[in-house]
Formats: sequence, C-alpha cells, structure tokens
Amino acid sequence: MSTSAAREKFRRFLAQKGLRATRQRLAIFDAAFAQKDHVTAEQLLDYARSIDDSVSRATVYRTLPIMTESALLREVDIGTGEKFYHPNKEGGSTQVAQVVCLDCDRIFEISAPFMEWYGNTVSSKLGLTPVSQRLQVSARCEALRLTGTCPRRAS
Amino acid sequence: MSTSAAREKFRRFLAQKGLRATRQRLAIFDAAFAQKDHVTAEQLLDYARSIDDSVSRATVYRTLPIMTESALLREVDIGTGEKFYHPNKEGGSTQVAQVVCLDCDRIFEISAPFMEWYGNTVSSKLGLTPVSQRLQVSARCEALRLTGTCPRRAS
DNA sequence: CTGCCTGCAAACTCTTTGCACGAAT
DNA sequence: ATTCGTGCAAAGAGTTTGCAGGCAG
Repeated sequence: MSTSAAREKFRRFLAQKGLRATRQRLAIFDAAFAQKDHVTAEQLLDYARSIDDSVSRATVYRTLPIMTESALLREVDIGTGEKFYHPNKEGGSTQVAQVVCLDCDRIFEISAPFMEWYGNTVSSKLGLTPVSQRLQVSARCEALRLTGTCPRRAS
Repeated sequence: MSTSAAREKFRRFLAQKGLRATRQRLAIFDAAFAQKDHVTAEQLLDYARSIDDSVSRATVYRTLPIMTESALLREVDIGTGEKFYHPNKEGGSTQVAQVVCLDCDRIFEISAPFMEWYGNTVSSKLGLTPVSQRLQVSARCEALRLTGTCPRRAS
C-alpha cells in the first residue's frame, strides 16, 4: 500500500466515523508514515511539527488512538514506559511478534501467524474469547558481545 | 517450595549479594508470598504494612527489583500502566504466558515452554541471544457476554 | 561503629483532561 | 452557523530519587 493510498484510507476512516480531516490530524498521519523505525509519541510530535508547526502534544495523543483503531498504525508496548508506533504499510497481518534488542533498542517485527491459533486454544479452555495477543522477545546483540561493536549500530 | 523455604532462599540471596535482611524487606517478602492472585506494588504495600507498619512505598519499590532478580517473584507487565507481581512458589519454569480477562481483570498463567524455542529461533536469525520472552493474550469472558454474568466474578 | 537502608516528600516521565478559542463542514 | 477539534497548561498515575536519620552486621 502506497503512502498516498494509506492517506486516502485514513481520510475515509475519519469521514466514516464522523471525524474531521483537520490539518493537524493529516500532518500527524504523514509524520507517522514517513517513519521507518518505531517511534515514540514525542518523536512523532517533533516530526509532525516539522510538517505543520501548529501540531500540539495533546493532539498527537488524541490522534494516535484514532490511527490505531483504523489499523493504519500499530502500537507496540515493550514495557519501557513509553509506547512505540509503527505505520502498517503492508496493511497485512496483525499477528506480529517483536524482537527487541536491549543493546541498540531496535525493534524487529516478525510475522507470527501461530499466535492466533495459540490465543484461541488457550482462551477457549478458560471460557474466554481472544481479543489480541502479543509475543515479544528481548535479546542481546551477539556481535556486540564478541567484538564490542554492533553492526546495526553503525547505521 | 514452601513459603518458609522460599523465605530462607531470599535470606541467602540477600546475604550473597551483600544486602541486609531488614525487617522491611522480610515483611515485603512475606506479603508477596501471602498473595494468591497478581498484585500491584500498592496492594503489596498495604499488605506489607499490615505485617510491619514501618514499611514505606519507597522501600517496596526498592525491594521489588531485588525479589524479581532472585526469581522468587515474577513481574508481569500487561500494558495497563501498573506492573503486577506474583510469587513464584513452584520455583519452576519462567516460561509462562498470561491470559488477561478484560472483563474481570484476572490474570491466568499458562506454562508455555515452546516460548524458549521460539525466542532462540527468532533471535539467532537476527544475530541476537534471547534474554527473556513474553506471550500475552487479552480476552473477553464468553459467559459474561452470553448470560450477563461472569462465573469467576462471583468469587 | 560503620555504612547500608529507611521514610518522607519532592521530582520525574508519560499520558490525559478542562477550558476557551478556532476552523472544518 | 454549528460543532467538533485544537493548544495550552495543569492534573494524573505510577515510579524513582535526594536527603537526613536509623539499624543490621
């Protein structure tokens, strides 16, 4: 899905929900879709302000749940206090695991379709219906440990 | 593992680390091991104070990482802002998944040994060594949805 | 006795919210 | 014209920390 196609999808989502397509919301959307890595709300605010300097922190925090609900943005909570956001450019499976490198703080996303099966299996035994699942692996950089340098750190 | 055996293990852990076995730390330990369900730091503080009313919030927060490191206590972060704690009475596998009921807020723990294999597999592809993994399923109560009452809620 | 540990309260981080103004439809 | 949306700043929740005094070893 191209960024402009996603942008249209966002506009449609807003219209359908009876929400307005304001300059600020679109700037935040564009900021999010310009990102390659996972970013925090604060980083998104900075970037959105470089597009439209009228964007405020409050609006970022108010817009993030909307974008998350539209499935155009994925929210990732790795237990560090702050949440990370990542554009869902493929529009595809939401069954994704994360591998978090504790050395470079990078977040890698890995498709993990079996999570859905697991959630169903385990929930039904408890009389529950799964809503969502998360699978995260925290890890250390092997190269850094051995050679003192993380090859990915160089970027 | 009995509670008193765990208590001894905690004392030994403290000694080995050169830490002192203070009244407060032991009260917090006892409070944690008296719990059946998952509790927050605040709930633990209340309970610890009923054992020794000199226990302060600061000491609870300072003691929790020590107990977690000793593996006698398990920390569970389900992304609700506060962390939950649970005594590791079996002393066994740390490979545990959580099923969180969004209706009654209960946390169910489920042994998931395959997580270790998964962590290894996925990490090695990235040149990483896994440190820990978490698998969580959020779910809704089926009985509550159908009959309006959660059988577990009654407890 | 020595210095690790403690309680207190203030500080901190991330996020949410009340209010009056502003702009999308 | 109507509302919904906005920026600002203050509030909020959970956790951490600086400091002066207290207790374990």
